[in-house]
Amino acid sequence: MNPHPFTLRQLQYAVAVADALSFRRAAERCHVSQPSLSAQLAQLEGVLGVRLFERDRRRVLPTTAGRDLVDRARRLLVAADEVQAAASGFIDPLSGVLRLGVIPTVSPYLLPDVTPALHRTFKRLNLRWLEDKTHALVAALDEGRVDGALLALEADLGDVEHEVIAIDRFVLVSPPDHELGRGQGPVTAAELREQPVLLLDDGHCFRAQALDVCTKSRAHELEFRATSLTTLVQMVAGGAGLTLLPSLAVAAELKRSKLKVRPVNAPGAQRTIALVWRKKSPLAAPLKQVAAVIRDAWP
Amino acid sequence: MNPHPFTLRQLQYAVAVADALSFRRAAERCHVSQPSLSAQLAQLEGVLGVRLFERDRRRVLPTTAGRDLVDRARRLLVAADEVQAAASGFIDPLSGVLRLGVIPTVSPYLLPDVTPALHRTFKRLNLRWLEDKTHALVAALDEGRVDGALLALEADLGDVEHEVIAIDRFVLVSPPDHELGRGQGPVTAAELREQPVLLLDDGHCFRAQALDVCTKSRAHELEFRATSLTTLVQMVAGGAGLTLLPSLAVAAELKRSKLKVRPVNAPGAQRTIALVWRKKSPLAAPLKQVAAVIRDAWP
DNA sequence: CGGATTCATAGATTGAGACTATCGATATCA
DNA sequence: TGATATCGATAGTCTCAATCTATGAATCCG
Repeated sequence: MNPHPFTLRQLQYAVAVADALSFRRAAERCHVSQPSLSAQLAQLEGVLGVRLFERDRRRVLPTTAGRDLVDRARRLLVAADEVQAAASGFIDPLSGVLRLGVIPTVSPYLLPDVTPALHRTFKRLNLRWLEDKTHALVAALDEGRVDGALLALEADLGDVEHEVIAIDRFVLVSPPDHELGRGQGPVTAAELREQPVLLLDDGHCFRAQALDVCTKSRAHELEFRATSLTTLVQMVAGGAGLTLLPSLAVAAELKRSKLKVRPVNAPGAQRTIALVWRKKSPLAAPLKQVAAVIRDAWP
Repeated sequence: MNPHPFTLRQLQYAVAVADALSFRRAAERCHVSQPSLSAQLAQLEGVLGVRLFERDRRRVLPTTAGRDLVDRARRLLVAADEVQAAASGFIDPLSGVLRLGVIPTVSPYLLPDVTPALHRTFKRLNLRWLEDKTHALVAALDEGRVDGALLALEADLGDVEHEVIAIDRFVLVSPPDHELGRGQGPVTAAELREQPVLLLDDGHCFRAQALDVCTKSRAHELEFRATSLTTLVQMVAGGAGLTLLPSLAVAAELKRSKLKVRPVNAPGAQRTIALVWRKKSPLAAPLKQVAAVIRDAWP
């Protein structure tokens, strides 16, 4: 049982330098003077016996060893934060700050209802939402920048636990005079064949899912790619083609619109919205309670 | 980027107290005075806002929060050690201390050959062997007390990576005048039926495997349980019954003995000896090299 | 060239963590 | 019952490690 040769603080400094690629800026971010940070890093390199950063006068570059160490250090610091969080969890799991990620195709339609509901239920809970695409949220989750995230389970999420919120079926949006707009009941895969469909930009998990429906139904994706569901709907209203929407978005996007909406009955035409968190996160229990409230607030 | 509220050292102290269940003994093991350790622990409890240990005058007991924290702290400290090890790995993976576990039914038959071979190949490698039963070695591996272990893959090993060393088939040992001793070629499951067999003590993975062979072949386990393969063989020589041995042990155990040995041709009558290590261990690469040397030295 | 910016070095300051000595409470045993 | 040993907590002191400011040496840019 010997004392540890390095400190958590030294690891924080190393991570900060790797992020900032500059000793001075890293020192600022850590709220210490640049010489203090230099000294600690030198000491860390000393006890490890490896040079972690190549300091050219012009720039700072992590060595192979440095990259590896910073990677490990990140995970270590997340684990250390979790020790802290776990302890707080024993005091009161549902007070303090809870940082949650949410994808753009859910956020604007769900949060207006969910946020007040959560606030009513957990008075002392201070929620911070981060809106981004799935892959960015998964990274943020892994690095401990958020405690959980509202995502579609159909995307690639890595090693997480989850609690399902709702199944969100897809609908077809078409101009009222379009042949598919005039039909009754759910749209079938056969009806979609050869139809021109507008989709979201790359990186949205809803794009991937909608594209999958199109491929399986032999529908055609049009060239144009929208950055939001609102844009998609406006394009359809302008007669540019058809589009798919998650049911969640229908109420907000099609209020006072004359566009026709029909559920889609084709393979893969739905998504499973869930609250996910890191495996073994100490916040699992409170997050499940949060998930229950979100589920109740689902439109 | 705020500085961490606690230190690795404080976590070490907490783990030491949980292990020793005494402040004084924990302090000894950490090579500090008891008041220093008390102070650090009090501070840790302070920043976490939770009492970690109930100090009755008669004994020290971890609270629920304490148990949870110590658990996390253990994993954290293993990860911290691995940062250190990873750094060493960048200097010279095959120098310095390598701590390996090995099970008792392998150790005495393999190490006499393997140790010199490893020493010849990796001159600067300082090997430390820990002999224990599988479950103890798995725990030691998980807690970072050993870097790897020589085990039978048939046992329950948890989340590890491995490199196979050899398949070790089982043989039947019988007195020369026994009916099975007079047979030729491999012993079949049918021949074993109703035969009296001597096995090892509980906890040996070889006991579990040999028992499995007996069950499937309808052989009978005798009451007596030996603590070593040597004892088993002596019992057979004394006419107490038959026994199974791994091939590995045959040369050493049956030198100058008149007992009869026949390979066993029955389901499950073999074990896969492998070198295993923690998933993502930084020592994976050097351990593979070590495994290769052990494989070459296998009799 | 002159000024700005980079990381490293030097020397002073302070505070965290270590030590020894001791207290108060409890368990053990004569 | 009283003596003694043992436990963790407390008090007071000391020391060194981590910080700071000031400055140096090397590079980049106008």
